[in-house]
Amino acid sequence: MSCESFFIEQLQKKGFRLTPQREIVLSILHQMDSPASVEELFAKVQEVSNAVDISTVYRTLDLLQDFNLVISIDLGENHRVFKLVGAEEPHLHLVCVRCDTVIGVDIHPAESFAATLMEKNGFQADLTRLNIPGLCKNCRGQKTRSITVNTLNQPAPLG
Amino acid sequence: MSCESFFIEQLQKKGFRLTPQREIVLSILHQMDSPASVEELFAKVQEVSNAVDISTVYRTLDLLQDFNLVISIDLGENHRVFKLVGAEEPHLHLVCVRCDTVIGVDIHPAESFAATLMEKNGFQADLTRLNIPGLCKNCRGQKTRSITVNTLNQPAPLG
DNA sequence: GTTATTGCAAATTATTTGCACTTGG
DNA sequence: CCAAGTGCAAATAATTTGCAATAAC
Repeated sequence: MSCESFFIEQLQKKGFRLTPQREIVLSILHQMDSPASVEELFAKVQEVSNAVDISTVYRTLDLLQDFNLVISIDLGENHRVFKLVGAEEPHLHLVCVRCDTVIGVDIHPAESFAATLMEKNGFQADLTRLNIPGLCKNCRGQKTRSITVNTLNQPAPLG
Repeated sequence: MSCESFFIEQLQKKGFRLTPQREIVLSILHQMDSPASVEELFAKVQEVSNAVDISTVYRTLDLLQDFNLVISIDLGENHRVFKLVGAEEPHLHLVCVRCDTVIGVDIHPAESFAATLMEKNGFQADLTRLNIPGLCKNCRGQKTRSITVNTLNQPAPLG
C-alpha cells in the first residue's frame, strides 16, 4: 500500500476529507530527500499552488503526524524539520549540530542500549523518536572554523 | 571549586561582572532538584527580588550555558528546561514523554552504542547532549489514560 | 445539503532586542 | 569614571486560532 492510499484510508476512517491541499503537501514531502522545515515545504507547496496558506501546511503536517506518516525532528532551539516516514523501517536520526544534516540509521544497534536503560532505570526508551546530536563525517573532518560563543571552554567543572 | 567560584572566575576572565541578579539566578538553579523552565526559575527569582526582569533571567541562562554550567533540555515543541550541571559527571537524560520528568543517568552504557555509530556511520555522537524520549517507570506502570490524538495508530506503514 | 476544511487576519507564546539608566570594578 | 549590565517596552518569529466563505462527499 502506498503512502497515498494509506492516507486516504485513514482519512475515510475518521470522516476526514481528501483535499487538493492535503494531496499537494503529501506530494511535496515525497519529493524531499531530506527532512525539511515548514518554510521550505511551504515554498515548494506554493510553487504548485500559491493559494495554499501556511496554516494549511501546519494543519496537514499535524494530521500526517497523527497518522504516523510524518515525524518531526528538533534541531536545537528554533529549527524543526519534518520527514515522511511512510513504509520505512523505523529509523533513529543522527543530527549534525554543525550543519544540521539529519541521517536516518538502522535502529537495531540502539536496542541493547535501550535494554540496559530498561534494566537499570525501568525506562522504556522510544527509539523511533530518538535524535542523536553530534558531528557528521564531513563536519568532523573540518578541523577549525570561526567559533565565537564556544571558545569558552571545557566540559563540566566543579560543584 | 564551587559553581560559584568557577562562575566568578569565568566572569573575571572575560571582563564580565558579578551582579546580584546573576547570583540570584545561580542560587535558584542550585535550589532546583529537577530541570526547570524559564517561567519556574523566573518565579523563584522574583521571590528573592521582584525587581529582576525575565530578560535578565534569559540573559543569565545564556551566559551560564556558555560557561557550560547549565544545559537546556527540549521537551517537545514548546517546553524547554534548564539544569545546573556544575561538577557532575556528564549525564545523559531520560525524558518521559508523558510526564516530562527528566532523569539524569550515567553516560557509560551509551558508549558502546556511540562507538557503533562512529564505526558504521562516521558519526561522532555527543552523549552529553543526548536526550532519550520514552516512558519513565511510573508512567509505564499506568495502564491507560484518556488519549485523544494518539488513538490513531500503529508504527509505520507503507511506502 | 452538511460539515470538514480552507484562507485570511488576528492572537498567542516564547524569546530577543534597543535603549536610557544604573552600577560593578 | 565608564563599559557592562539592567529593566522596560517594543519587536520578532513561529505557530495557532476564530471565523466566514468554500468545497468534499
